[in-house]
Amino acid sequence: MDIRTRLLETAEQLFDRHGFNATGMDRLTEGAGISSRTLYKHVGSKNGLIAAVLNERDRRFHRLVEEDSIDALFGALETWLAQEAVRGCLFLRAWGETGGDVPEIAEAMERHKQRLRGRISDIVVAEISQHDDELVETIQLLFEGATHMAAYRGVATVDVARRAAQRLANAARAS
Amino acid sequence: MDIRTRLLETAEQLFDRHGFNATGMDRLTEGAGISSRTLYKHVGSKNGLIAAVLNERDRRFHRLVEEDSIDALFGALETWLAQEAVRGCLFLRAWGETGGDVPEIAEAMERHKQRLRGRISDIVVAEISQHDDELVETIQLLFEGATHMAAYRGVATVDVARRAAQRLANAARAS
DNA sequence: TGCAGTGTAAAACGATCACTTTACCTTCGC
DNA sequence: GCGAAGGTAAAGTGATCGTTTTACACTGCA
Repeated sequence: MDIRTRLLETAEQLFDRHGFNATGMDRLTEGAGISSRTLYKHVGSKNGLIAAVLNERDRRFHRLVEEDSIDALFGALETWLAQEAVRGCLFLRAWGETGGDVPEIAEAMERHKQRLRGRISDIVVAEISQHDDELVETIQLLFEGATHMAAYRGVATVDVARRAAQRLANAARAS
Repeated sequence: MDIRTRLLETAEQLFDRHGFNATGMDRLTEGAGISSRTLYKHVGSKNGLIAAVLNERDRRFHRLVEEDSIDALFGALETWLAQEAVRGCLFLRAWGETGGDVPEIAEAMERHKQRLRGRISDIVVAEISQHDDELVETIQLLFEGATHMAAYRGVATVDVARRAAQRLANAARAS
């Protein structure tokens, strides 16, 4: 496997499990099986590594939600949560730990949330054949809520969010 | 003002603004205007301080939601977000930064979420005159979602969450 | 009068942080 | 067969971390 890929995958797991600040460079290099010199050649700095992890995660997430349906959206979240022991949104966590003061991290977070909203907007049009900003925002609320509630209540909460989204979409379709 | 109160208020602001790990003891003692010896006399350790901050915040939050109505719940969240520049749920943030490995912090988080759920459960009974676990969970999803979306989209998102909760409660009442 | 309690300032603790440096080894295209 | 590219291990950089210690000042109660 490619060194960079291995590094990003290891880092993502460690960051999620222990937090960003609490994960030292030693643990990262040891986990990825590379020297610290190589790590710095590839990502420049720890913040660079965090940003790279987030951007790769964003790409992976959107590859997971390709179909334009509410079911696909929450199905993706379920898969997402099952294969990674997420403790809330990793983008918001990185942003919070750095106080919003690291541009590359703040931008990665912002970009991810924008893309998420775009996706949901497409889904709403596909589901009810018209634009409805309130419905988009509500589904995003449910999605964001499920992401964080799953951290302390388990994946089952995603189903509740999905059903609520579908009920609201049905109501919007009827009107 | 009481030393302990001043310490907890300062710490809460600094933790929220910069994150827990990134806020050193120097900044805390300087911010509260006390010596490090006094700080350790009062809270024992940094983790003790974090736990104390969370528990005090929990008490303050529940004092804010005394009325049993959906409107009061989201109204409280709005007040909450307006007077503190929150970057997501401070309980989940503390829990995430410490990897869930610090018992006193994990317990503070768990207790807060349990109490929140209890409150919402009471609200549902007051609003639709019967128990409805699915509705409770959905309202919690909207609440949790609003807490985190407000971090990057502003307080306005709370209104959307409130309206969705009310619509779902109305539907549950009718059935 | 004296002493316990509570506070201060400031230095020191060892550990750990992100990051750099030095010196050496392998691999591969020309 | 040579040089550049890209890797390793390991020591060292200065700064900062959470925490403890030393030495001293003020207050209020017995």
